[in-house]
Amino acid sequence: MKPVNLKRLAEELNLSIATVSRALQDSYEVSAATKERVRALATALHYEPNAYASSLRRNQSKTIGVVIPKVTNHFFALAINGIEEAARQRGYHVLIYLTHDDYAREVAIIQHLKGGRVDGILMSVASGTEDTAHIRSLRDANIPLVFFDRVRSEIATAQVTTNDYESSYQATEHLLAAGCRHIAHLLISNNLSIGRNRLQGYRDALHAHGLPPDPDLILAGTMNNEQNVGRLQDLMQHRPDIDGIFASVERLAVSAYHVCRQLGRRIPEDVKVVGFSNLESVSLFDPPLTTITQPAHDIGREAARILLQAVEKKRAISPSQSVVLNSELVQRRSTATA
Amino acid sequence: MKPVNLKRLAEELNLSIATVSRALQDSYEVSAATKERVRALATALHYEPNAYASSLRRNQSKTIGVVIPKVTNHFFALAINGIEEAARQRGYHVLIYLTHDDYAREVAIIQHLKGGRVDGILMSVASGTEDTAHIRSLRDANIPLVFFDRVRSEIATAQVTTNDYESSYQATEHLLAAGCRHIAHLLISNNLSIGRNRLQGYRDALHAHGLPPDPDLILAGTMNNEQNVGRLQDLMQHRPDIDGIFASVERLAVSAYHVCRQLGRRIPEDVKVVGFSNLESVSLFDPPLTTITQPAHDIGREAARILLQAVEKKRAISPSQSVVLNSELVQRRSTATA
DNA sequence: TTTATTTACGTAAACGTTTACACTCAGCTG
DNA sequence: CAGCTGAGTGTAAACGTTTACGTAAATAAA
Repeated sequence: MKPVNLKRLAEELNLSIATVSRALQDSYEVSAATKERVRALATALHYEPNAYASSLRRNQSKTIGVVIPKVTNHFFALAINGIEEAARQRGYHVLIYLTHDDYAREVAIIQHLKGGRVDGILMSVASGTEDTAHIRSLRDANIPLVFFDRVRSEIATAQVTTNDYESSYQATEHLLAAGCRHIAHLLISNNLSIGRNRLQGYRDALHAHGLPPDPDLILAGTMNNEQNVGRLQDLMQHRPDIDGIFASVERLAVSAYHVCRQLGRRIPEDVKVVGFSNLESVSLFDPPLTTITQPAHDIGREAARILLQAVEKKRAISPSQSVVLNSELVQRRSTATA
Repeated sequence: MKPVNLKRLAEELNLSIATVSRALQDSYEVSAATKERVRALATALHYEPNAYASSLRRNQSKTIGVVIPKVTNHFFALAINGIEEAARQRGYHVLIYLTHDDYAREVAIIQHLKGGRVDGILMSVASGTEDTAHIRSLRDANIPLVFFDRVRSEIATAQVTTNDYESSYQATEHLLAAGCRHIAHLLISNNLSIGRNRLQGYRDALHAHGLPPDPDLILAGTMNNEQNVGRLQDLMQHRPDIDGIFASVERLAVSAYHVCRQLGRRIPEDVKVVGFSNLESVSLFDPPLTTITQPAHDIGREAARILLQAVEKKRAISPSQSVVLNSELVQRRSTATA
């Protein structure tokens, strides 16, 4: 079967390729009658333009790349939803790349994307990333970038984040108000700004209420989940005075539940727990988990919106376009007072 | 700044574009010395080949498309993980498209993909899809396709599924053994083969144990979750004799929990619940949910493996390459006997 | 009428690769 | 020494679009 491309259409209609191309783009240079003829045949033959030829010629791919640590984190799944929604509305495609929080993978992915495969990149940085030269190099390649959630502020571009500091402050105060005095903080990673912001909110809230900081109560998570559980177990056993846990990321909140169960610590009677999470089913937990819930869908949509605007207007992205959205503290039984 | 492409490299090295291209592909026609010179400059200038030019010329994009209903379903998130893993290993890229279970969107996406943007497609059919002409048309466009999980057997291609019938039969028997006699079945959709298979496993298990089928106990879910909850509420109120619920999809299991709570029906004392689910945190539910857990990651990896093999060997995919993986029934307290 | 403008279309170059084919020059063979 | 071989490189066409430019005919302005 002969391929159906512009040449084929042109031959069958006795027109030039140029006219057919213009007709399909609804160019004013083509008469209405010709446009009609072309469109009729195009749909009849199920013509679909070759995306690669078009991309090559126009030097734009109508595709954005999304680089995230993992897709099994519900936050990122929701964010992708928002991204895909915004992208589809403008006729853009979405390429997904997973770093698995691994620095080397992130570098390889970014390098690859510099081949012009995408018009822009949305990125949430891997927790294993320390050096950011690979990200900076995107600027030379002229590929616009917008960070979301896990950002690196030393890169001058827009970022879409949540009010991590404030919500951590608020969550910590919530634990304090519930009577907690020895609150452990489970940190996602030292490399990530969201981790640092959340830690700072926790610290400042303690300080504001006259509680001294206790470095032993701060546990930095790793990529290895079993290791996290083990360390948390050690901590809880050595420090029976712990009466509150603030997990700065969903996975660690779940680990906290498991550890409390194993050690026979009752939630919320013995220990109150609050954690960042986007899982809808936390309300079914035993007991329902008090969460800080980020507007994940909106974050994705907003980040995509900023990126696509820049891509289409061919305008550079400045840090001033950054957006901060508010998370919500949802109180459930895991922090209830007797 | 001048673009760094083959032409640029060729000029700086006083070679022809052809030689540079061949050198970078490690062609035997190029002397070792030249290869070395070319490679050195390429890395020095951070040369990255233009993916679109290459795709256009070779007529292959090193990209596969993944078309799924949603990414917020944990099953699909895990499957994407498996797909991305298999794809990356072979140097392929992954485009994600979400149908949101909407037929029209699915048609538009498939039509778009026929433009040659992808070398192959992995697909889980939308529950809203009845007619499959758009899927069949992929064959004419010569784009290989592999189904996973939500398949349409009338399309002659490979499919990766789980033993839905057997695990449903087993889950139903598990409820029967726990003493249930009036088991409701929450169905995902009448359009999907997985729904039908799961329903059939439920029916046959009942029949094998001498229980008559009761159509009133079969509730077909819709895309509207609130509606599902409402209907389930009605059902549970009209039929206080219901002592078991078998949810054929995660979302409906969660809804069942909510409804039982609202109506004050205790799990597992009054009603026992089992559901398909890939959520790891079901063990934290109140009570922990007995699940049929699908090997989602393996499903994705296997489907991608079959597809990529066909793409690389330029070989058609036959239904005989289909794979059936086994799900696992994980017993937890939601089906415990007193 | 001549000249300018507009309308509708065609010609051909370009995007960056890949690759069939041609070519040159050593080093051989007979 | 003519003819051949093969290693290494170059020339140019091709992939399917888009688009700057050219052009012919029709219309409007002079």
